[in-house]
Amino acid sequence: MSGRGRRRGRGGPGDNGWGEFGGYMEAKKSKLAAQFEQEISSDEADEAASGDRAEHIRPIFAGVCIHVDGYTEPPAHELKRLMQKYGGRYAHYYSRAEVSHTVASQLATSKLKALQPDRIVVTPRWITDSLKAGKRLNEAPYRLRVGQEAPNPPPPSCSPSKGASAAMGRPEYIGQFYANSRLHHISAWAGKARQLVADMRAAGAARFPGADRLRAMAEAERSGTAAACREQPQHQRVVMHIDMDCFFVSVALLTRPELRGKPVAVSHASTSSRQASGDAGGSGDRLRARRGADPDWEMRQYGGAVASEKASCGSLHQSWSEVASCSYAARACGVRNGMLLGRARELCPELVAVPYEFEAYEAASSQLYRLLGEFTHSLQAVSCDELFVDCGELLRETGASPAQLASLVRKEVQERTGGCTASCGLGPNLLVARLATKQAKPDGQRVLLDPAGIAELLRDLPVRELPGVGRALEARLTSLGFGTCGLLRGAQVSALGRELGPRVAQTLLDAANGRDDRPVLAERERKSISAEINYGVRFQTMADCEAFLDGLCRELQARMRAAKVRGRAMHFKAMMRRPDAPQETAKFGGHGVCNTVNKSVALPLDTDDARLLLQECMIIVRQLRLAPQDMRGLGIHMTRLVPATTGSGGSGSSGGGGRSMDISRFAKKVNPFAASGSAASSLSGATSSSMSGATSGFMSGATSGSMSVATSGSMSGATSGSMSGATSGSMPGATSGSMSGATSGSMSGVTSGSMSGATSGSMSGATSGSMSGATSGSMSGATSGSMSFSSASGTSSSNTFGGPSGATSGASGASGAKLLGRKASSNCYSNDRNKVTGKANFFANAAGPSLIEDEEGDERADSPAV
DNA sequence: ATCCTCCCCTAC
DNA sequence: TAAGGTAGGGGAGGAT
Ligand SMILES: Nc1ccn([C@H]2C[C@H](O)[C@@H](COP(=O)(O)OP(=O)(O)OP(=O)(O)O)O2)c(=O)n1
Ligand SMILES: [Mg+2]
Ligand SMILES: [Mg+2]
Ligand SMILES: [Mg+2]
Repeated sequence: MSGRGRRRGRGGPGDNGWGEFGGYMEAKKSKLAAQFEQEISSDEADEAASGDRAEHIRPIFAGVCIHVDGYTEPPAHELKRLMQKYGGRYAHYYSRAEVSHTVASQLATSKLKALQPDRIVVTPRWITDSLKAGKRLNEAPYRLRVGQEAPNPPPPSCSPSKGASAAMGRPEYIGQFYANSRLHHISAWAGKARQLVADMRAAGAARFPGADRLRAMAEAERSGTAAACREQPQHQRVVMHIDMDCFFVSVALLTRPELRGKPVAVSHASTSSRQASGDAGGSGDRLRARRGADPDWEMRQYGGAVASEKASCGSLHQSWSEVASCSYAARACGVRNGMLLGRARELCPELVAVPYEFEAYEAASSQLYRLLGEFTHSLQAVSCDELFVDCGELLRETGASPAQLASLVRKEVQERTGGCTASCGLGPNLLVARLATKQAKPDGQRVLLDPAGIAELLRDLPVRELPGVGRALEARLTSLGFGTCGLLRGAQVSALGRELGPRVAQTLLDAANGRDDRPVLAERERKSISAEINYGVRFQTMADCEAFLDGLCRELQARMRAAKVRGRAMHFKAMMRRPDAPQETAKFGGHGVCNTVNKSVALPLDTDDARLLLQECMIIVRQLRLAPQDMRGLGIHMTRLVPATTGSGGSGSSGGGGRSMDISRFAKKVNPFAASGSAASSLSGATSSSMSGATSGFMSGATSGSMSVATSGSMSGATSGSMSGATSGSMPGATSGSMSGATSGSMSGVTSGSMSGATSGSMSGATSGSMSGATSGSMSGATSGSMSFSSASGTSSSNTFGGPSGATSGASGASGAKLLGRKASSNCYSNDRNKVTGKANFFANAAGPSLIEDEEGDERADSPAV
């Protein structure tokens, strides 16, 4: 019937829908899973036979695979039935790869301990309560832990409220946060979409069934309408853009048809909002301000513009939860994606809030991409709900018109997703296609290929509608008198370039004229990878902070390994409570009003090692004297990526011949890594006089030794030793030692030592020592020592919130901590861009910053300069 | 000129 | 209560 059965049949139950294209997933499936598929299929057959409509059964356990351990109530076979009925899987035998949840009433301590700490062990009530609640509940209150009897969690109606800070200390917080973060999910799904496109292209296709259907459609309609066969110009580019209509809401409506046409919003606050919206007086809905929080003040910091236009917006914000997506009926009231739910309710009192269904969005997204992959592989993933299709060739080959393609694709998207609509725009380039989609929404299509039509659309189009023009650029353009594309067309590139920079000016002018020559780019190399959490961060102690950073580093390590990349530069970011901001934030768990602190470190070697990253982070935290109690958010970014070709093992296996040469300034000078093209992570013998590319090198007793690119190198007793590019190097007892580019270097007892470019260097007992470029250096007992800091790393901080910065001045530059000996400035995380002075600058941004709500976008704003 | 680092801005 | 992530383009200003 509807696409639903088909959908499940394709992806396979429990499959999140993104399984690698081609044979990989198939091959990987265990017999148990295969058996499960059979069982599900027969279940489906049963349902179909009995006329049981599957629509009202929500797959709330999608992605879950349970293994039942020991006796339970309800018994295992009943749990198995429930899992299968609600989208989950059941494994007869425990397997780490297959099983996501172990279900047990009690478990021997020894057995619990044997399981990895990240394994989820829950009581059967997690399943039964989730079914009662109609959604998958958080496992936390149902978890079985060492030394704990079967817990007795509260009924699902009264949610187990743990304060954010209570949840924070626990190691599972990071996973829990990500599991509930919509922004994390949409980023991750965009990545999966890109990967799927790459996989499809790699696998190739014998034929394109979608193209066949399109051809059939074109022929059928051609025979009906005599000479309607219009040839596409032979070499004209046609780009189609597809975007799901209010994506999250559309998915929500699949199981809530009664809400169609109504103002609906997806948000986290939805569960409790039901009782709140039933409260006609609204007073019960009022969020009780927690002790010390100052919503009005905070709202003023965020929303200069909004606050001035709406006198009391802070206190009226009853819910600070964000609206991820809202229906078009809600948009008619002025509600927008990214808006706070409280404000949305002001604009639209009848607004119905519904909860997230992440698994379902992912499944729908996967269907969208797989469907388009049946037409062509010239796809550019934009996001989980949006992509470009290079379709000139497809149209020529099938003889179909652009409108026919759009109609067919939209119809099939709706079928495959079980009823979600998409809109399509077609144009001669990415820009016009995208603008056309916007025009067509919702549930429509627009073909915009003729120059006259394009010109007409652009004439009065506000510049803000252009992709790439957000709040800040709009403000600048408007103040220059270029509020619309039509006006912008009259601008001179040179003049505009002086205001906005040459590239922006040119792109803008092109856009205003409907020109855009970017190709549909199906694959591109990743340039950075990161993990960041700015929610729920509350530390009591440095140990809390370190544990959290440890978790983030591990997360990042996992992401790097999954993406098969390693990084050669690390960027640390901390959001610090602004000194004038109250401890308690208006938004529960939010970061509140903050200054951000950034520090980057050029690593001497590429790495994907969490331990190393953590070490760097902690050095930074201590060096900058960041108080854990004031931290509201932390992030780690890696750049200067290199492919992790040799894969495997130790941090710092040399990245093959392709390593780029620009390491740190120091390392470049002293150690031309690029010259050592050896990809081997081999370990040369102790007597070898030169060792390069070693993952872990050890050299002792060498008369003249040199070691480069070692991840962990140690050289002892060398008469003349040199080590460069070591991640962690130690060189004791060398007569004359030199070490450069070490992430963490130590050199002791050397007669004449020099160390440069070390992130963390220590040198003790040197007769004559010199250390330069060390991020954190210590030298003790040197007879003659010199230590200087330079700009191998930079630090800066800026304010989280601020109005659009006009001409942001800012001589950030080479802000290395500079000192002889030790830096001991107090740090107040201000916007001081000139750290060299070490001067405190408390309220660098005392002038009212602003953060205004965004139409389509988010409501974050960024820092102005002082 | 061109590169590099440190940001800001934008989009979903 | 609530889950404010993530990646890329590009400008400013300094180094080369
Ligand atoms: N600030 C935002 C913007 C978007 N999203 C999520 C929810 C959206 O449903 C999805 C897709 O974003 P779109 O910009 O495509 O917006 P919608 O699909 O919701 O609406 P439209 O019909 O305008 O495309 O991404 C979000 O969580 N927060
Ligand atoms: Mg959309
Ligand atoms: Mg979209
Ligand atoms: Mg825009």
